[in-house]
Amino acid sequence: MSLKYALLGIIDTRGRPISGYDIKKAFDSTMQFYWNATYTQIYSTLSRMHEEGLLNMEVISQESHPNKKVYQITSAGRDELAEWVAKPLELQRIRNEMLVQITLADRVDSERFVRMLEEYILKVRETLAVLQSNEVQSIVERARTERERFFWEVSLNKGVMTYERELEWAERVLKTYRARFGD
Amino acid sequence: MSLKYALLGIIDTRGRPISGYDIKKAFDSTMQFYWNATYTQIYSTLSRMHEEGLLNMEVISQESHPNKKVYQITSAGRDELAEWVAKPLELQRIRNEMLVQITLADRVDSERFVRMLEEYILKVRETLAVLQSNEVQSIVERARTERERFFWEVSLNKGVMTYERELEWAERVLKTYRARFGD
DNA sequence: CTGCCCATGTAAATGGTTACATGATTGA
DNA sequence: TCAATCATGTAACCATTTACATGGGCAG
Repeated sequence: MSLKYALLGIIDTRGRPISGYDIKKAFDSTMQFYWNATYTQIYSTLSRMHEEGLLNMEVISQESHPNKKVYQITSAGRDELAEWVAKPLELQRIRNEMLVQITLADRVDSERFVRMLEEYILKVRETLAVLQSNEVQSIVERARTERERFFWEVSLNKGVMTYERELEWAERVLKTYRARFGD
Repeated sequence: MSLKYALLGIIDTRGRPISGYDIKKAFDSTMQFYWNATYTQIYSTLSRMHEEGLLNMEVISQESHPNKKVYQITSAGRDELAEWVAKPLELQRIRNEMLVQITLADRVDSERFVRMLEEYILKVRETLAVLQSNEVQSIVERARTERERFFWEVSLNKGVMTYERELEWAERVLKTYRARFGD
């Protein structure tokens, strides 16, 4: 479960106490292109990590809003994070539903297949637009050292790259399909 | 759950009755680069699909080996498969543990980080070698129509491409890291 | 006055992994 | 004689998604 470590990483990087709600937002704006999580998952993982002693928790009473719980990393948490980060990098096991569909696509008629691909291409383009926006790119500016900045840049760019390749690939498949099986 | 449809696809493509054990092998040799499943998952999914009426099942008694259950697709199964295959292609949600590690890699010392990347590069190379082997590439030869062959080729090549890009990327990161943060 | 933001959670279901069990056959 | 192959499964666990619940504040 690397959600645990992603959360530890965000909390540690922040430094100041942070609520689950704000962690989710930080999560979505930094790691959304290679990891994602729902509130349900984040809240329950945070309580478990608190029980395990990886996080300190404090309840902040608020009047015009619900109370909130803010978390900070403990030294045990920092140790566990450091240990995890230094583990060997494993190949991601792949799980691509779309490729299963394409493998079996002989069961779909031509017109429909072409439309499926076209719509897919639009979706990839939309995602790419978000990724290439200044807002996302400016995350990297908040790095505190040149080295940290390097790591952030590399991860973000990998996300962008992945979608760029996806787009090229889908466009090429569409073109080839049309050339070979008419339109 | 697209394991269900991957299995239906394999059983339907085969035509003849096939056991869970053999499905696993077919699975590993055709879709392993974009989907995977354990025996546990395959056996339990097959019984459920049988209950749902998507598969016919027959027990084959054998002497010198354990009995086996062989499955064939029903027309209800074929209908459900055709319906699923024609669904819109969705963007894969990404889940890349390695990128989480790299984002937080400022907590790792240089020597260790370089070694992690080097080992990662070796793993990617090994996987690529398997993918580019003749054995894998020859799967495509078993397609029965030109169009089916096109779909199989496209999916397989996407797998190969993904790992080729991964390799290039990792090598580039390593080179850049060395240039900027010494060795 | 509608809908989104703040903030946290429970419950249930689904999906997926890991460990364990069985036991004959076959090839190196 | 050792390991691999054949063949299927149960049990327990971990991870993830979806649906539901609460209720004030604030902007258009």
